[in-house]
Amino acid sequence: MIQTELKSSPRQNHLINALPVVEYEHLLPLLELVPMPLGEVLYESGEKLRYAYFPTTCIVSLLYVMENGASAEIAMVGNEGILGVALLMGGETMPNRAVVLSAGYAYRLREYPLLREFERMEGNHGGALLHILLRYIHVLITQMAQTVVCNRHHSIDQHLCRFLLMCLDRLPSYELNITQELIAHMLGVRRESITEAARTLQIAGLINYRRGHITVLNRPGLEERVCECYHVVKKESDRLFPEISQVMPLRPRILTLG
Amino acid sequence: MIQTELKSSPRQNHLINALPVVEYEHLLPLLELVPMPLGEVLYESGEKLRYAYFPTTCIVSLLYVMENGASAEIAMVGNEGILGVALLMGGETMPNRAVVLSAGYAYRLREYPLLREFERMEGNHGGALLHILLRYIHVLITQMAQTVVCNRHHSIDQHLCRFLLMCLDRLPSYELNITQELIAHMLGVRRESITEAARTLQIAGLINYRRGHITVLNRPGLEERVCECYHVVKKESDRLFPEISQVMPLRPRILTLG
DNA sequence: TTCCTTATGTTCTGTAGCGTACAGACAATG
DNA sequence: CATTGTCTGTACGCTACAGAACATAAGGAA
Repeated sequence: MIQTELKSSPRQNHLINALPVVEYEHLLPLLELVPMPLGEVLYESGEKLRYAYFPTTCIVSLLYVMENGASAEIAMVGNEGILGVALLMGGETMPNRAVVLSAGYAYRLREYPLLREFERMEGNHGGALLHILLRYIHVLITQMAQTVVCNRHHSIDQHLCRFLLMCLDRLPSYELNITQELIAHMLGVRRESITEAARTLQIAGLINYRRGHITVLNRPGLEERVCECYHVVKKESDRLFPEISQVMPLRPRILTLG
Repeated sequence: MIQTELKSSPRQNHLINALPVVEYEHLLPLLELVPMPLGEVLYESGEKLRYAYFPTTCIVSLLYVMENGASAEIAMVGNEGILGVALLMGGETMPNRAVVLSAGYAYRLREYPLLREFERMEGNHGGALLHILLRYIHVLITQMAQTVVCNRHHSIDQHLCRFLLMCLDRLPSYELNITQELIAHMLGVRRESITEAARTLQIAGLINYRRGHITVLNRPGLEERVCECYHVVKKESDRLFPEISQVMPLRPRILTLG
């Protein structure tokens, strides 16, 4: 069954896939496959991290929730990254929430084995994982930086385009299972604004949607309409992980995932 | 002369100050004191980093400048941090600009010796610098995350309060030498909006200003008015660098710098 | 099928902040 | 002093988006 194949390899995560064989094999027995249902909260703000997660087919949002309940997405992490960089940095907790935005799977790693891996590396046994994670942190910082800019200067329409493209980059199909309500929550805007923006995109023939389901019909069209923020992050990501940028040609147009 | 004293020790930078004596003494001969005049551009977007900077008495802004010239501040770095974390992460360049926001001094370190320091550490000679920098990256990420939130949800008034408080945290006095125009550029808003916000604060008796010069009269007042974003970052910073949070009682009320 | 929940659509009003234009005020400089 | 450039103040129409209240429709459950 294709689904089983899809969820069964840690190498679907680009960071893990970038590991040399020796380090990969050392890490493998420590990884545990876990399902990631929509809406699951991996870390609560201020909560001590117990696992790091390497998403394979899911997408996770880092979200700040304000005292009054309003929220904003800080960053989006899928199979290109890792959740729990605070473990590497020694922070233990972060003042934001990690919540599953698109259901799927991830491999998780207990805090303790992860830290032991770093110790091993500092002892000069390679250090590939450390360096890969540092490069990923660079990409993450870039993503956050552009989110700052985007939140300041760009319209909701552009923001939505960026959001959709970022989801596409992390999924194996052109279909997203997500409500406008949830998107609004992520972008920190009203649901009505998303409704309107989505309708604009649908009229332009770029997407098609119905009740919690969005199909992207014309990705190049989205890329034309999106603000520079998306491209800056994409470019930086491709620059730092060149081997990955060729991995996802994404030919199949329709292939629903779970 | 007090000025000379003030600018003369690398330990004025909190990260350097947190180093154990052995590592500090090893780093010392590699550090070069440089003046940081207002407006100086340390790194241009996409430009290869040649130095890392440890500010002592200056403040530097990480700024993204859009294609159309509009801009937004990504993060602010002063004596609590370091510029050039991309060197550690292996990114070499960043898609944003680093520009001096408040004149002063910094110690700089060539790219090459810095990387050699890291190699030394991975060879298990301590690693204090590496771990300190990782903790700082955590704080930096937190700062950026809150800037995302602030840009999305908070008013220009609150944003200005946050900006002023962040400057105060990095300076030895309650006086800032900065024009409204420059603040507007940093926050990514119109100059007129800053004029109005500043006037509001002045009427409330919190600040006093004249042509490129702002005096904070009532810091607690600003702290009451600022959004939670400021406090979240401050708290996280104090948590990760507890020794530092007691360093700056900042008793002297008026003590102009440069 | 019918019902009921959940998702989306519509509309109205209020307002923060933008763009633009220009006026006044301070400070350096010749 | 007078001039000039740099800051700061004021004003006004305009737009994007918030807040709120309610209408409709899709689709799963009974």
